[in-house]
Amino acid sequence: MSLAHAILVLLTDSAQSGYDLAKQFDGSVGFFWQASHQQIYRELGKLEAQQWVEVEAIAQAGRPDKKLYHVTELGKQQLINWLGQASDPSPTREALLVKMFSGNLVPRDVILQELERRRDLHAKQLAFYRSIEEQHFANPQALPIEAQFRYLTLRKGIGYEADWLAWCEEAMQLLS
Amino acid sequence: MSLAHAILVLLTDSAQSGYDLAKQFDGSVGFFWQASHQQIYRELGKLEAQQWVEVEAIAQAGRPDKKLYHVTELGKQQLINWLGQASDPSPTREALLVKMFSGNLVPRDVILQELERRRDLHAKQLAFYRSIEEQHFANPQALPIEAQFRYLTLRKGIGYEADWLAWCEEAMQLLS
DNA sequence: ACCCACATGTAATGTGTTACATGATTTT
DNA sequence: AAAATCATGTAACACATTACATGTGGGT
Repeated sequence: MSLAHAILVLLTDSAQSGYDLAKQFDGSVGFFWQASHQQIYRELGKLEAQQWVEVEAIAQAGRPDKKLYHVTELGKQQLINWLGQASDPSPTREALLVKMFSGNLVPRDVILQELERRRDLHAKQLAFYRSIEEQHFANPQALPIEAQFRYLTLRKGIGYEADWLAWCEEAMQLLS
Repeated sequence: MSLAHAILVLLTDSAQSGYDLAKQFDGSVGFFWQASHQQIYRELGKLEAQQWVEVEAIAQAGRPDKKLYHVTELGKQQLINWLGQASDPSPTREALLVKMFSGNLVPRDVILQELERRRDLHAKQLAFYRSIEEQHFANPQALPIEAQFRYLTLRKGIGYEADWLAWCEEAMQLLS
């Protein structure tokens, strides 16, 4: 039930097309919620049928119409209602940890190489988040409230990557 | 494709029934891979058809036969092969962070309460992991290699919960 | 000439969740 | 007497992934 709400969140921010939404899910929002363009188009269809969003067709020369989606009043109420509900931690499915569980079945190097690869991935992502932090959120206390919320999602991303990075290093050290 | 391999990992450890597997997925392994009993039974059927596992029926008085699943040689090869493959970070879908994105649509208290609730949940889980750590992994360097791998999965759990806890506290502080 | 960005979709398959179903034994 | 644990499953539905499909305009 939550892709629907994630879309509402983004459309509340600004009316946009499925294509634009897909790009956002691929970028910033993608850290905590991923969705493919196929999922998004399907969900938009449902949202429209329920009248949580409505479409404004924008004619374009040569190309198919751009469908600009707006949140309706009903949609906004649904979103606010959802925001008030409790949300439990999301289930995790982390293949690398399953592999660690049986790590002794393969040569040590196989695991160490994989840990190194993952360490680099997380280090890179962490550096990326940190650069955003420096550029846009130099003084968190001084930010307007909406920006504080955005800042906090970024902070979670930073914590997440930093934790993975630290763990990879600890694991590599213990195993070598 | 990974529930199959997670099951193989557990069956390599010890032959067991679908019911027993479900309990493990609900407990220790459940931190990094969840699966319901229905998923497990379905997957076991597929694994048997592919001859990655085989069944030993254990007759029981009054109850239906207990089906004890063993990994076959083919299954073991498939598992080892999978262990050698790279695994990318798993996609995240964290509703609370989506909510944070639009936190300004509801009164501050709604968000603060939810953060408090989550903080308590993560603190509790962290305490649980730490107690396991103290009881079973007092001296990591001295552990045999299989136990070191298990220890590392626990360490990731600890890092994960600690990061959530710290983030909840940071968020509560910034927003109040 | 080829690839990338724009813009939207259908179809098929795979994975995950929820509800329902059965029936014995053990614990409260 | 009621509830929980043992033990296995079917069925329906919801959600996610992958492949395929179409067509324009701009850059290399």
